[in-house]
Amino acid sequence: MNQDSISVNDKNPKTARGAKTKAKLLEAASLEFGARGYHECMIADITKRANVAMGTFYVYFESKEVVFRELVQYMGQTTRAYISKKLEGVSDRLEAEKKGLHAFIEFARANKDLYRIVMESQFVAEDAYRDYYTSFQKAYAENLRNASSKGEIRNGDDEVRAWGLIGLSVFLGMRYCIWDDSKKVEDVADAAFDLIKNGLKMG
Amino acid sequence: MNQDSISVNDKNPKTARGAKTKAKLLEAASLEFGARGYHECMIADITKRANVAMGTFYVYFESKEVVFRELVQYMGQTTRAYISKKLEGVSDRLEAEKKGLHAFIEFARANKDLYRIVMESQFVAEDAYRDYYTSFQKAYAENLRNASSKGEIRNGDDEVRAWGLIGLSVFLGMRYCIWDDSKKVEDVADAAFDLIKNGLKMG
Amino acid sequence: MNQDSISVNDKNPKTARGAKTKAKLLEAASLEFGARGYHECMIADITKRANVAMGTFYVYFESKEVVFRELVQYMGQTTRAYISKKLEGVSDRLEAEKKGLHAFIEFARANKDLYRIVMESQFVAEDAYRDYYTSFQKAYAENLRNASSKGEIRNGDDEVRAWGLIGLSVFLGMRYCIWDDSKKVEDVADAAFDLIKNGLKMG
Amino acid sequence: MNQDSISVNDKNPKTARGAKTKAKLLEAASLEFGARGYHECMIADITKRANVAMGTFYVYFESKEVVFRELVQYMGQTTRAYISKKLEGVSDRLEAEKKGLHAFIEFARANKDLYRIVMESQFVAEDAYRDYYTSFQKAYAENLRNASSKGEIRNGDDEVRAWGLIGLSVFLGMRYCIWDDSKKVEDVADAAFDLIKNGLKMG
DNA sequence: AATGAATGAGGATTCATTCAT
DNA sequence: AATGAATGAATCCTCATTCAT
Repeated sequence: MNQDSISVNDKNPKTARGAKTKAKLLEAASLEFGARGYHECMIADITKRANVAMGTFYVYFESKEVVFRELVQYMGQTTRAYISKKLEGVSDRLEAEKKGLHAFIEFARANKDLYRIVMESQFVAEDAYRDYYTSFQKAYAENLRNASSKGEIRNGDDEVRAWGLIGLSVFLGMRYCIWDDSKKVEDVADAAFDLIKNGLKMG
Repeated sequence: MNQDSISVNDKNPKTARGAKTKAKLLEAASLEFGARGYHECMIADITKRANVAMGTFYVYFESKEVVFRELVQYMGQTTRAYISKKLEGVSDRLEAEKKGLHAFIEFARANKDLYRIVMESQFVAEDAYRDYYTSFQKAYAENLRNASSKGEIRNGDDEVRAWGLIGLSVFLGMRYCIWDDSKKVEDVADAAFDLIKNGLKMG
Repeated sequence: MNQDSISVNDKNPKTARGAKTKAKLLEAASLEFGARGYHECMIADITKRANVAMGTFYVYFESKEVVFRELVQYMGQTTRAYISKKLEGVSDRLEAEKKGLHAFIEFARANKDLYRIVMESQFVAEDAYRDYYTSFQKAYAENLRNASSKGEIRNGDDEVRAWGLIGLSVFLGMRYCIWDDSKKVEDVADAAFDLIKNGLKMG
Repeated sequence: MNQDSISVNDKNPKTARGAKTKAKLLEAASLEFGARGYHECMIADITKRANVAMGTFYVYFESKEVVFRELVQYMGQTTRAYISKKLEGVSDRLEAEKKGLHAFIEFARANKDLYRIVMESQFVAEDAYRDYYTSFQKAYAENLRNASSKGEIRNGDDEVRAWGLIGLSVFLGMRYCIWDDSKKVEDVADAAFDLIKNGLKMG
């Protein structure tokens, strides 16, 4: 096994045309998986939507599960990027937690189909799911640690508190994406967060 | 697990022998679905575990999805019964919320396989999933309304706050059942709840 | 193999209660087969309609096909009896053919479900079907032979002409029973028969 | 047998290879259905005879019933085409009716398997069966109307008389295809037709 | 005589994936 | 790079019939 076989993904497009095709397929896959779920969606649905032949799918992806995982990872990257951007210049760490939560919800809302995929990954590719949320928990925890050490919030187990915030995110994301009673999602987020925030405040 | 508590259909057993067989099937189904998930589990796995012929499954259930739904409903009923019992004689409503959350987690832990089914129902039988959580939210909300009206906690939108508590339940249940880092679950629950509780306390 | 095993059908009821049950099952079978067809109808449908348990069916019938055949034979017997009665006292042989055709249609109409079974027997129990129509052809042919020999109708191959009349019967029966445009059936019968009658009349 | 003449669906082959495969399947299906009947024939029988894998069947047909229907329609189209050709240049309308009937029988005889399918469609896909015979009745009726208006035959209800001729066709087709006493079929046809013809002639 | 539970060999259909062009 | 035909194991569900009571 030479280096090429490790570092080079031979399913990656080598031409601009190929890149375009792969992009079309990813887009189509996110829409189909997002709309109908992993098991309800067939490769043929994806290729039909992407306007390519069935075989083309396997030119760019090794399997159905692999695209699915790619989409989960993609969602993680883009969500983190979106939140980071929203938090630029925010110095108050408590404010940052709240803004971060909101940004998370906003992004999930704007990418409903992809967020549904994230949630379903729990039952299709559990490790991808773990990785996804762990990355957010790490960020929350780091922020909380900073706030603690600066005396901005009460001390506590920051790992644990961060998971609590993730719990809210998961639930709110689910609530919005699946149940679709969109008007109340932010209300729930704010109400819940404010409770937590009050608890976090120095006594 | 008895099948009396499950909604009637014309497939109900008419003899003790039949009741026993249905119970065996239900038990087997919960173990198989819980261990490997809805799509990974075949009817043949269930009947094999229950030591009956394949056709026997269809004597008692109309389809794979129907058993699955029955299990979700069953989980809802038994969980509520368990929590109710735990809360007997608890007069402090705030304490009740915490105890309720703990009881929920305990029950999910003791019925890991069934709780995983509840979560997967989000992707297999979404309405059953909604019904499940809605029943808990109603109970939480009622308790909060009582506490509010008695001046025990700060006023607020009790519907919304109840969904917040459900969010925690969902997340904690998931965390325990799927990720299996059992030792920390109650810690997370307590930490998160204490934060919320502080926020709920009268100023 | 003694005589008993030949002459005695051990599935025949031995008590009045049993006779009643078998009759209920036959009635139910004719309704179910007639309404939905042989393959679309399940033994369970029959027993449900007859208000007996599934196993009871096999107390009186050896198999699904056997009831079906019994019904075809029964239809043959009762139809012939009905026609015979209608033709009592009719001396004009040409008139008899017409009256016979009408009686056949009347009976098929009054026993739609059973007549549908007769037709379907072509694809389920072909020999029963052949027997059914052959019995009528024989009667028609005999009548025509008599009429020919008496000089009442033109000479011709009476076997063949009889089959022609059967052809009409089959078709008209089908037309009425399956297509259900009842008002015109007798019109078609009369028109067709009149054509034939003119052809049969002495030049 | 080509598949162009069959109603379009999204399963149509796009290459010559595919067209060939679909043709092989159609041929195999007609042989299997024709020889053993709809319910007795398995998809596996068809694909085995066509020398393709089971799944290939579903590349070209949506279901077992759908091929069956396609075959019934195909039979209608080709039979009409055959009769039309036989009637080219026949000006005598009464002669045309007789020739048409003969052509119908000839074609049914030459395509025994397909004609059996037509008849069984009465119990498998009744609407296809109706459509089949209605198309012939229309043609017969039109011809009779022309003959009537030209004073070539006695006046009468041409719709009804046409159904009478269909009755003969149905019966004769059945008689030939199912009972297989091939020698007599045309005799019966001629005898019956002559009777009718005398009835149709101007008084 | 009657019951209804249990059986298990079918049989239709699915669909991710491979292959040949 | 792209195509679409071909594959066939996988799986759900059916239902006539047998069995034990």
